[in-house]
Amino acid sequence: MSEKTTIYDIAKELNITAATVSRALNNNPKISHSTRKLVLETANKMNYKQNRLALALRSGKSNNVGVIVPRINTNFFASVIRGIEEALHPEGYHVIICQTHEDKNREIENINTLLNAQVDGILMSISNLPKENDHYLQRVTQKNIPLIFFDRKKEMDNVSSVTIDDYQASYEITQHLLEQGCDKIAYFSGDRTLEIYEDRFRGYQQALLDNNIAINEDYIIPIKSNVVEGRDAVEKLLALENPPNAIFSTSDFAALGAIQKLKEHNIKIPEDFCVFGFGNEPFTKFMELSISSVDQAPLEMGKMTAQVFLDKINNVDNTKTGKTVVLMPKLHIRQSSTRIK
Amino acid sequence: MSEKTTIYDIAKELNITAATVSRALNNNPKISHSTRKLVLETANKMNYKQNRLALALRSGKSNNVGVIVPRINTNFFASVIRGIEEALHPEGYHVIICQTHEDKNREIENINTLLNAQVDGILMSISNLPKENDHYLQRVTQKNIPLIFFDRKKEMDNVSSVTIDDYQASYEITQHLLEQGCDKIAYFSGDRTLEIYEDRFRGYQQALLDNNIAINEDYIIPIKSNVVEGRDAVEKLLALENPPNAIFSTSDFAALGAIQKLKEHNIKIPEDFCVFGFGNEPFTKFMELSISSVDQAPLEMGKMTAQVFLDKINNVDNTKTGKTVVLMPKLHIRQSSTRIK
DNA sequence: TAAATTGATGCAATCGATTACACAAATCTA
DNA sequence: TAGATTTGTGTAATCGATTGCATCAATTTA
Repeated sequence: MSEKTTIYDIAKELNITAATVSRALNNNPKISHSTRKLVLETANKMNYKQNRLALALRSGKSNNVGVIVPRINTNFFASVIRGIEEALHPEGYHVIICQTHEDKNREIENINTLLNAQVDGILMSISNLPKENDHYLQRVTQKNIPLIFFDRKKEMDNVSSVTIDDYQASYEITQHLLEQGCDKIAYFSGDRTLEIYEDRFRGYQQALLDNNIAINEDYIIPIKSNVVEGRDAVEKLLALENPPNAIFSTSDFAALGAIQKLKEHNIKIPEDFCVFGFGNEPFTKFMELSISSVDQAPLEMGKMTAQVFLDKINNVDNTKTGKTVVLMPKLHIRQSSTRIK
Repeated sequence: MSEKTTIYDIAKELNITAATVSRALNNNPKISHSTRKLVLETANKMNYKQNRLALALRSGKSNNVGVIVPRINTNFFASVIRGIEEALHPEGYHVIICQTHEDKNREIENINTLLNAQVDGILMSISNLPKENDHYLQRVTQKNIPLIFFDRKKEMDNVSSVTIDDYQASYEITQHLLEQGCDKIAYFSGDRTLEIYEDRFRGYQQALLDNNIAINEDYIIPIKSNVVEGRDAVEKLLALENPPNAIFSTSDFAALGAIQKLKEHNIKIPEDFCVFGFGNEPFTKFMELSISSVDQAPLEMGKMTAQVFLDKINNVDNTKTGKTVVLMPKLHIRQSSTRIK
C-alpha cells in the first residue's frame, strides 16, 4: 500500500548494491554509463523519491530554516516571510514558521525546538529584549548556526541583522510634520526597550531639537499597536491644557484610531491636525482620507534576510562578525498630513 | 566548538550503553531509579538535546506538516496559517510554508518536496483545478499521508476538507441586497473552475431565482482580486444601457475599487447604490464608509483544519473516507449596503 | 608475458535514537 | 536450596542515504 521505495529496493531489483544506486543517482563519475541508465530508469519506474530525512541525518544539513515572529497574520510579518520564502525556495530550503505572541518563554521554546529539529539557520524578529539573559540566543551561535535578526534586532556578537533605518524614517516624518506647520507634535511610542522603538524616538527627538522645539513630555504616549489605543491616546491628548496639533504614531492602527477620534471631536484633518503613521498597512492607502505612513519594505527585508543567511551558510561571508544591513525607509505622504500642496 | 551532545556521549561519560541512556531519557520503567537520575543529571550538565532528525528517520514521523497556499501575505491565508500553527504547536508539530503563486507547476513541485521531506501531513488551499490530472495529489494519499484542503477544495476520495459555506454566504448576501431594495445586482466573479467561486455563483443565482429575478448576463463580471479590477468593472457596468444598482463582489479589494469609482461618478452609497464584499479584510471595517463583507473565519478554519489532521493521524477518525467540515460564514453588514436601518 | 594502471562495484561504517531480544544478577517461591 | 521470577542492562538491528576503502576484472604498459 504505502509504497516507499528506497535505494535498497532498487538495488535488489537490479542485483546490485545500494551504494551503486546512490552513486548512480548522484551522478558519480565512477559509475558506468549503462548502470547509471538502468538505475535511473528503474528509479523512475518504481517511483523512487529521495528521503531527505536520511540525507539530513547523515549530512547534518536539514535544509530547513526556522523563522520566528511575534505573529504571522500582520501585513508586515507575512510579507517579510513571503520575501524569505521566495528567496530560500530556489535554494532548496524550507521555511518553518514559529510564533511567539511577544512571549519570551515561547521565544525560548521555539528556539529550542528549532535547534532540536536541526534547522540550518534561524531568522527572527525579537519579541523581548532580555538585557542580561540572552543565553538561549548564544546557544544558537555556539552551535555555529547562523542567527539573523530582521526588523527587531539586538546587538550580539557574530549575529547579523537586516533592518530599516528607523531613526532616519522618524527624523524625516517629524521634519515633514514641522514643515506642514505643526509645531506641537505628539508621539505614540512603542516599547522602547526594543531598539527599533528607541531609534524612532531618537529620530523624533533629534528633529525637534534641530528645529529648536522643546520636548513636551505630555505628548509622549506609550501605546500598543491597535485602534483602541490610538483612540484612547487622543482622548488624553485633547484633555491637555495645551493639546498638540499633530500626531506621529509608530503604529498605523493607532494612527487610524486617532483619526477616528479626532473626527468625532470635529477636528479637521489635515487642516487643523496632521497624523502620520508607520508601517504602510494596506488600509492607510485605501482610506477616503488616506493616511501618511512609512513603508518598511517588508518583502525586500525578507529577501535580504534570506540572502544574508545564504551568504553565511555558503561561506561567501566567512567573517566572524555579524553583517548589518540597513534598508532605507520610504515615506508615503498622503492626505492625513498634507496641508501644503 | 560546535558541541553536539548525543546519547553516546552521555553513555561514555557514565560507562553505560546508549540504549540505557535512551531508556532513561524516555522514562522507560525498566530503568533503575538511580541510573535514571544519573542520566538526567548528566544530560542536563552536558546540555544534551534530542536530535529530532534521527528520531524522525527511525520512527518515520517527522513531526512536520506542510502548508501550501497561493501566497502567504494576504490577511486570509496568513490568518489561516496562524490558526494552523496555534493548533499544531501544542502537539509538537512544526509548520512548513509553501507558496504556489497560483501556479500549478509550483504546486506540484511543492507537494513533491514536502513528500521528500517526509512531512506527516499536507494542508493546502488548491491553486488550480486539474480536472483530469490530479495524479500528483493522489500520490499523497497513496502514501497514506493525510491530505486536507481548506477553503479551496477539490472532491477526491479519502481527502478531507474544511471550508465555509460559500453558497449560503452568497445566498444571504444577495438576499440582503434585495431586501435593501436593490433589484439589479451585478456580480464580480472569481475563477469559477474553483469550487468556492462556483458555489458563490450558485448562491447568487438561486437567491435571484427565488425572488423571481432574471439573471442579467451583462452583470456578471469576471475579476481578479484587486482594486483596479473593481474600478474597471464599474466602468463597464456604468456604460450599460441598464446599469445595476448594487454590486456583490467576491473580493473585498475589487469592492473597494468599485466604491472608489462609483464615488468618482458621484453616485451615492448606499442611497443610490449598494456594495457588498467578501473576505472581511481589515480595511473593510476601517473605511469611513465601512464596507459590508463576509467573515470567512480564517483563524477558526485554520484550527479546524489542524484538528482534522490531528484526528486522522491519531486514528481518532479511522474512516477511509474524507471528512468534510463546513463552517458557517458570518455577514458583517456595514454602511456600504445599509439603506434600511 | 608479467606488472601496473584503470574502471566499476561491493563492503561496511556512519549519522543519532529506539527497541526486540538476550542475559546476568538479584530476589522470591516452595 | 534448587528453581522460578523479577529487574536492570547490554547487544545488535533498524530507519535511508552516503562515502572511504577494498577488491576484482579488464586494459595498458614495459
